[in-house]
Amino acid sequence: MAQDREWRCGDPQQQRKWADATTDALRVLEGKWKIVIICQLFGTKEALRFSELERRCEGVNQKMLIQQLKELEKDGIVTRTVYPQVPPKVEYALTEMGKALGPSMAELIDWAITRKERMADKVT
Amino acid sequence: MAQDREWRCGDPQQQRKWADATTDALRVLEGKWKIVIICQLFGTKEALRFSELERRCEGVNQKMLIQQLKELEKDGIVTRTVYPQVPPKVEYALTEMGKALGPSMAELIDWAITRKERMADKVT
DNA sequence: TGGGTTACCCACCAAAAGGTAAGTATGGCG
DNA sequence: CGCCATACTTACCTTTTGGTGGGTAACCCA
Repeated sequence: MAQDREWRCGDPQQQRKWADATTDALRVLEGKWKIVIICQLFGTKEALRFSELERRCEGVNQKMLIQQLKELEKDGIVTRTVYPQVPPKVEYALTEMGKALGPSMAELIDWAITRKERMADKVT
Repeated sequence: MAQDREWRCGDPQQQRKWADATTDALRVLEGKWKIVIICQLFGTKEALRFSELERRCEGVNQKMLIQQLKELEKDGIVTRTVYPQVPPKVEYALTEMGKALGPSMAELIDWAITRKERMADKVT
């Protein structure tokens, strides 16, 4: 279980390994639009078309959206399905690995929200 | 509970809120050295001196380390304690909020490791 | 023939992040 | 006096990331 991980262990190798793994995980999520994209895909059972994603990610431009989707695809988070028709139709959906991000994101969200509240308290 | 979060809900407002919270959380962790620093601090019960951190974060340079520590301090993740002596001594430690990152990081690490394994399988 | 649709690509630019190498301040010590 | 150690700061440069504005291919329809 993730909860049982012994953070306080003094083994520098273990620490380094964790740091590496986490850095690695974050690298996959970094990029201005990736979290937005992933949350949009989490929010719909269905796959989303490129144009649909473009509409839902307010403020994104095509180049960026394509770039981020490509990276997510390369990193095994989303799948890209091309329907050979005119005009073109391409759908994006979360892979199993993408869906497995759920618990991590949930924890992160909890932490972020708690943090926001505490920070607000201190300012007041 | 974080686990119970309903990812599949179709509410676009909720999705946007989650995306924002997660983006926010990631913003705090982004930066080439932050995870390394945090993992090092998790790995020791004690606070760490600047020079000690510098030694433990292989490849970091002073400027970057200071920069990242400053941001972590501003974001409420670490504390900075100055001992007024010569030569100077400054110690860094995790705040409560920093320690609260534990579960998120544990989940992320689990995901990252699982992912690495699966990716390796596919390549082989 | 020429416009419409969709999912891209490309050349180019601006801003942000990361990195190097040189300082600086302080006081103890020989 | 001059060197040491520690924790920084500063000027400057390179790399990465983000963004704009134009293509382009494909086929349908009028």
